[in-house]
Amino acid sequence: MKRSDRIAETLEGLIIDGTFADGERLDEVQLAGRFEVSRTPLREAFQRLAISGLVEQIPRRGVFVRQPGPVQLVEMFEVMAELEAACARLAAARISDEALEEMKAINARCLEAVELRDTDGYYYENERFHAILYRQSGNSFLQSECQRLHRRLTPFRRLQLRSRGRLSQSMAEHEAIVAALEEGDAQRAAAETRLHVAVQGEKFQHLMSSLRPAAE
Amino acid sequence: MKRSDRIAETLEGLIIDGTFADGERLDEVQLAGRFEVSRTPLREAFQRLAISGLVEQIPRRGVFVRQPGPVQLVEMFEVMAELEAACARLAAARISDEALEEMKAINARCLEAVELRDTDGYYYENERFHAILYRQSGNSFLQSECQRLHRRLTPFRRLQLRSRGRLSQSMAEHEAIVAALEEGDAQRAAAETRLHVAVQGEKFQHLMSSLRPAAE
DNA sequence: GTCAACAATCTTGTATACAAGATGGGCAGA
DNA sequence: TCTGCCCATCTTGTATACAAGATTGTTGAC
Repeated sequence: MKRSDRIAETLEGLIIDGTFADGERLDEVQLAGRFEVSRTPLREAFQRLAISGLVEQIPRRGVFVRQPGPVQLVEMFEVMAELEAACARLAAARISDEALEEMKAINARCLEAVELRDTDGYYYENERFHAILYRQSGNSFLQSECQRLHRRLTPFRRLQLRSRGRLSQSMAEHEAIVAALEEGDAQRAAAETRLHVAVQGEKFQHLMSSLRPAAE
Repeated sequence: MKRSDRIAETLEGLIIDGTFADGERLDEVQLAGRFEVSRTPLREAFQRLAISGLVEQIPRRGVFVRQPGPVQLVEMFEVMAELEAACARLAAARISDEALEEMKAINARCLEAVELRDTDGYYYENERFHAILYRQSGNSFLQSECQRLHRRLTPFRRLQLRSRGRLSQSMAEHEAIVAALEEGDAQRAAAETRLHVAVQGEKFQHLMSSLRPAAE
């Protein structure tokens, strides 16, 4: 149970970054050749991908890449918003001073990135911000569920950051979250966080509809 | 991809209902014989169980049943509470009159069950109540995530219902949820739902600690 | 007597062989 | 020429054979 793990991760990356197009069929024997293994470990990897929802296995037909459609993406962002809001709610009571300081430090670096128009730098700090939020929920199950969905939404979140004025807006939202956490105001921390993530979904949705107008 | 599906479901049931004890090793060849298949479909089933977290695969050692420990259970109930609260929040704006009526009807039947001390009957109606709540979130992704976790917590929820006076208390909580939904009060619907599920976790936790005092 | 090392055996992980279902093309009939 | 049926081929699903690592029991030495 080692080789199939690596293969699953690799394939997951290739699907997430769009190397495999939506609807494309993944050929067992071809990929087996590419990875220099037999079909067995590949099939194991396929199963994992199918459970994560990255591919669909149609019996006796094969596995096909399934990128989430616009509707499903909106739904996933909605759930992400609620999960992160839950993290914030719990973190408001549980967060350590140390983590709070770290979040502030991250926000400071984010501000620099905004001024430098450094989208990649901002992205990196943003990732850390959210990772800390998950962790400070004090609920490791919630943390891992958040990480799972977060990872799944990676490419779409990244896109959304490119939206005009989004960087500074995102920053402001981060600061509001930290402020609420510092005051221990669970209600507000949750609300601010929910808004922060929901906005991402909306921005993304807007971007999508402007990119492909009236697609199907 | 059919036989392994059925096997995975069967094994999942056997693990959830406690036929396989925590820590028990699942023998590939033995189970293959029992199901009258080769090791291949069994291994596929094992993988699925491993991803759902019901078993742990230790490389070159085998698969072992992993029942969640008390800490993890509390965490899972906490997440369940937040997910269901999210359903309620969304449902408050999206629920149909029809579904609302159905929830009221279920509560009426629940009341009967409470009076008859019919725990099983109550359990069944309770399941439907929550299923409708998930559905009425209007978010199919959220719905499936809720169903997944709900299913995982099944045996522990069931246990908790046996707690003294829990039935009528649960009923009252259901009514509060429906009332908030009817008014379209998202905030309150979420809060009531969160409480309702969180109480389940607490009741369960209490039950556990009374059953095995100072276990390890 | 106890501990350590080695070997035999068992179990998992991987490859390959085999079976069965699905698809597509070709052929025949209308 | 078009349509429908059948056969060939391809791909998946399953079984089995093979390889490699882990465990355990036995034997020998201290």
